Amino acid sequence: MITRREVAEKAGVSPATISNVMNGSKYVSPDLAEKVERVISELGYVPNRAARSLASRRTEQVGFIVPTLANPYFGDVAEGMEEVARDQGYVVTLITAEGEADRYISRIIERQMDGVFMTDFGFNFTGKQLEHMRSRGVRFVVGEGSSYSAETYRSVPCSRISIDYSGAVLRLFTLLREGGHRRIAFLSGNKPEISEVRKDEYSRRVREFGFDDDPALLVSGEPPFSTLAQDGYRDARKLLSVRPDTTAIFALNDLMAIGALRALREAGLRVPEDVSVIGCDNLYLSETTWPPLATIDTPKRQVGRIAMELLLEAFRGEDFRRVEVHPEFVLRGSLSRARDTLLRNR
Amino acid sequence: MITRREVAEKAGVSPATISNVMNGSKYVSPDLAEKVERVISELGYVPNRAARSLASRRTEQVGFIVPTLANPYFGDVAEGMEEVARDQGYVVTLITAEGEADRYISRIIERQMDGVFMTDFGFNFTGKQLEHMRSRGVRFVVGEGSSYSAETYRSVPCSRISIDYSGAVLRLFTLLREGGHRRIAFLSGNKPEISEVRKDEYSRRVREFGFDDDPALLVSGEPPFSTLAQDGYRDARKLLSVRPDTTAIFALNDLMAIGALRALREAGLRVPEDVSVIGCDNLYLSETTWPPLATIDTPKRQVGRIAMELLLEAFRGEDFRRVEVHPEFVLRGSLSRARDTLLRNR
DNA sequence: GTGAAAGCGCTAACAA
DNA sequence: TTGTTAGCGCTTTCAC
Repeated sequence: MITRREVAEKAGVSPATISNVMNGSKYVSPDLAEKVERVISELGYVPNRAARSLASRRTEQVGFIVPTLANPYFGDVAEGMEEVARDQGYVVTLITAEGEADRYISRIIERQMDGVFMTDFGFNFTGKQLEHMRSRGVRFVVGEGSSYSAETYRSVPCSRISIDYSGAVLRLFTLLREGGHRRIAFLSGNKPEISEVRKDEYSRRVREFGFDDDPALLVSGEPPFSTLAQDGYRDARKLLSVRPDTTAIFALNDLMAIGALRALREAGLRVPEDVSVIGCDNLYLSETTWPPLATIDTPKRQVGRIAMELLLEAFRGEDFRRVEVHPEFVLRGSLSRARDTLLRNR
Repeated sequence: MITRREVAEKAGVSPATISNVMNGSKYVSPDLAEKVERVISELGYVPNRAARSLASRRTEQVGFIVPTLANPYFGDVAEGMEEVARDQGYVVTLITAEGEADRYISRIIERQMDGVFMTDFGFNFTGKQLEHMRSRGVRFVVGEGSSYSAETYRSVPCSRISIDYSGAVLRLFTLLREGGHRRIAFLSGNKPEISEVRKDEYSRRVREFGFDDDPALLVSGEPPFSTLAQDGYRDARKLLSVRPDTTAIFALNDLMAIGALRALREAGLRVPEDVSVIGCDNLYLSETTWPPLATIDTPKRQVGRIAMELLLEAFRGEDFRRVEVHPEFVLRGSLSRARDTLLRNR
């Protein structure tokens, strides 16, 4: 293994100069710098990160805590993070939130991750756990949107990125009303007691628009509360068994909506003639279903990029802040007038 | 930050004993061990990985090189790796193969990753680059399947995991023949010159079964050669413009097949009555399309698990080896007799 | 069975 | 402007 010292010897300078050239931490005269650069590439010298981390107390490694990568949503977010991270020499390490929280918290601390981004899905740390990480120098960015993330925010200072669905949901409900819909169901996928922005927006607009507010229309998930296609399938069936007169189904996300499409098809119902279906996230898959899925265009890569930028800011010692993004509603063929054959294609 | 030394002082032993207890590297008397354990948990001591890595020359970090996470395929594989990795204290770091290969190779070396798993999609390193990594102690496992991976294997010793599609494709072709199909297209998504197992299996069986071997039926992708739904959509349209008489489309993967479904629908063709469609990978999404997609059940999580296990073996100094998995064909509604209205549901 | 001590390769404060 | 040096916290011989 080639070390800084060998480079220094060959270039006839001191090891410190090599560091200074590589990190730009101090001024080095152009000719020396050039000579050093040359020797570095001749020898193919690559600094050892473990040594650097040990000395500098920074690992330039961040964690991304996700419930699952089976939802391409998180893949897109991860890619957004990676995009920003790699330009700054950071790497993104995946942490799948499975098993004991203490287990992966230990890994975060052990690895001295500089920070973590946690979206607001399906995991909750105790204030003590968060404080444990924070005291070890881990910075947080949280995807704000559920009571989990609200809890997190109360426990420890962090930057937040939140997605404001109100405009998109308002647009959706306006279209639903114009289309003559009055009974709109929501598939939440989660525990009933969890407050979550998309569900809350739904409930709020149902009341505001005077739609049917039968609690049976707000369908919760089942343990272990994942929010994938099979969950949407299961919950749509559940819904149809209690309220077969539902005219529109709004799902927590596109995958659940895709599952609902299947359940409706199997029940012999046509979409959108009999029931309209609306998803959320605008996965590229939502364009390829039949009918194409009306949805909300969550800017996934952008969320990842912003999260990484907020982390970088925190590392530079800047103040925590809160960023809000405003996704738009995307009208496609799965949404039309209630009990009507008008089909708006895409 | 709590260090080993503080634990040692409080427990009244030497720092070395702490290490011995934690790593089980040497025998420590039960009572001492117990005392040490107690102090460790009292203090919430977590060892510093950077220091450990520096001293031991192992980071217990592996990289997973992927073209994109937009295909849930890779998410599933990554989860499989993670599942095995976390039990052994390893972490999996994502490396998206975008931009200059030298850039992410540097990151792999810099971070002293113990090993990397590279699937065989869409990236190719030079022998020199591979040797560079190998000489720095990076171990490889490659997903064997394309000329890229064959090249890799020639250049450097590594373990290989390969997916043998021959049985599944034979089954598919047998069904196609029984169904009266004679003109089967393949959407490869890749450069025409790349040899890739699934494409090769297709070509081989086309000849073997005496089907139409018009080269126009073997549709290549377009730069930058991704293999997502939009690529399947584009290439299916391309196909329909030159060979509208195709009776079955076999796509490189499920996402491309889903894109093809859309192109067919837009062209006014019914699936499977007019054209049958077959994917590959058995993403859970393939069950939720309409009609449900016939596909090949690639064991994604298992591939990830095996890859991680092969890496762990290599770290223990065991010999490299080659593992083969044999996915099965999954018959669903998108495949039926040629020009026939018989629809096998699922 | 337990401990002392010499690194691992780098950063950063200080000296020259 | 460049070099010297003292750690960073751990692993790992090698003595005791």
